[in-house]
Amino acid sequence: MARRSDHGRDELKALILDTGRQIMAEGGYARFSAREVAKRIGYSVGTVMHVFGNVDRLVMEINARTFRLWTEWLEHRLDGAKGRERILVLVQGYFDFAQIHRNLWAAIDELRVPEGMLMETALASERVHLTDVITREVAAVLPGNGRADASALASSMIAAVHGHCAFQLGGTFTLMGVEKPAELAAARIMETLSARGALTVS
Amino acid sequence: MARRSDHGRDELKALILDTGRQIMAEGGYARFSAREVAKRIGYSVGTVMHVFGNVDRLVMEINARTFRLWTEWLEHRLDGAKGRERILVLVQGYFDFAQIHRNLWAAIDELRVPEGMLMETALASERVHLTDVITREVAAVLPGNGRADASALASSMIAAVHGHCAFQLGGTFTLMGVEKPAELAAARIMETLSARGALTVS
DNA sequence: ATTATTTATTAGACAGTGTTCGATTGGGCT
DNA sequence: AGCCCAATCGAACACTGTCTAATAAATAAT
Repeated sequence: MARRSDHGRDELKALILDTGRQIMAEGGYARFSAREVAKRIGYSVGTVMHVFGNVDRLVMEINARTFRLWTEWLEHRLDGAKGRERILVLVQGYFDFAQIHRNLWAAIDELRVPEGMLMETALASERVHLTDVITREVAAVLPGNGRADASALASSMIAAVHGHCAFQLGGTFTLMGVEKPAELAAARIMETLSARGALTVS
Repeated sequence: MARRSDHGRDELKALILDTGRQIMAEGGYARFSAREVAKRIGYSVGTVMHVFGNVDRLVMEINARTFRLWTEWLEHRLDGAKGRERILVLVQGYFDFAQIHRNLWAAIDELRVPEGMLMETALASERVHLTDVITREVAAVLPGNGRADASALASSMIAAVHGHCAFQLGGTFTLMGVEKPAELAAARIMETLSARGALTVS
């Protein structure tokens, strides 16, 4: 039985989050459970529920962390890249991150927020932040007259790349006999940019 | 207690499938369970397990049916459409079907087949059949010299549209402030085809 | 210093889930 | 009529998330 003085409230919350993240990374959504988290940290399930309200909110916070890590990871990869290369880094980065952090990435996909429950803005903002980074890069390569809808365009491109990645990691592409998903995704993105006169060799 | 003479084996299998499909359509993956199926048809859980082996295989068969319905639905929609219109019908059809059969569509996405378990070819073939229809349409609009990789290209385009649809129904696009997902998806597809010299006004 | 109050934590219950298995029970065959 | 195989059941098992009453502990008040 854990004593109340073992961890402060914030400390305990961080401990649950760290442990939950680890369990998710190890075994994915299928093997994740609030009870497993409780067991590992030496507290009871009730305490975990008391801190996070319900298990979905815990997963949401784990996912928010994944988005933050993802964003930082992409920014780091962008270092030194220029022009067309930056776009390719983003596309390949999407795939690489998903492959490296397979289970954490899948957890984002697999969490279905129930009807009535709305996602806290603090958690949603991490996802939006990642989107903003990509929008910034898309806007940067677009010719001046095409930057107005850079946001919608970036969202659309993210969706396209996401589709490729989901099909790859979910086995759908294997079923279809597709060999190099990242290259296909990159080709689609380049077509979209070319259509707007971006990155064309002048 | 159901008598053995109530339904033949194939008849019983069909009954379970129909009922399962209905439960899935009504309440989605979240409210679906083998026990609920058993309750509704008046058999015990054991019988359902006996017929399908495990619950994942039951869901797989439900999904296979959804793919068949989806394919027929698309083929019917294609009737009378010509050229460029046929491609737009396919893109819009993807979205419309997902929206009309929200829960059935989501069930395809939400089923995660466990590592060791491979999908029976009979079930996978329904998905492949849908892919084939789209490949056929893509190949038809491509200029002769570009039809070699029509299959990979079609798969890539399906992935792109799927990404848009998943973001739409999963709420991600709402978070991003995206308004008209189907139009964005259609625009991406048209860019890809235009890049290959397809459907351009000559 | 002792009491009272608030709050964290727990254990246990509840209603679910998928899966397994021994015990029945029914229908077809000899 | 008896036999045998397969279908069906019901109960058990190990899980799940969620809730609640009781308990323990830290803090506040006297």
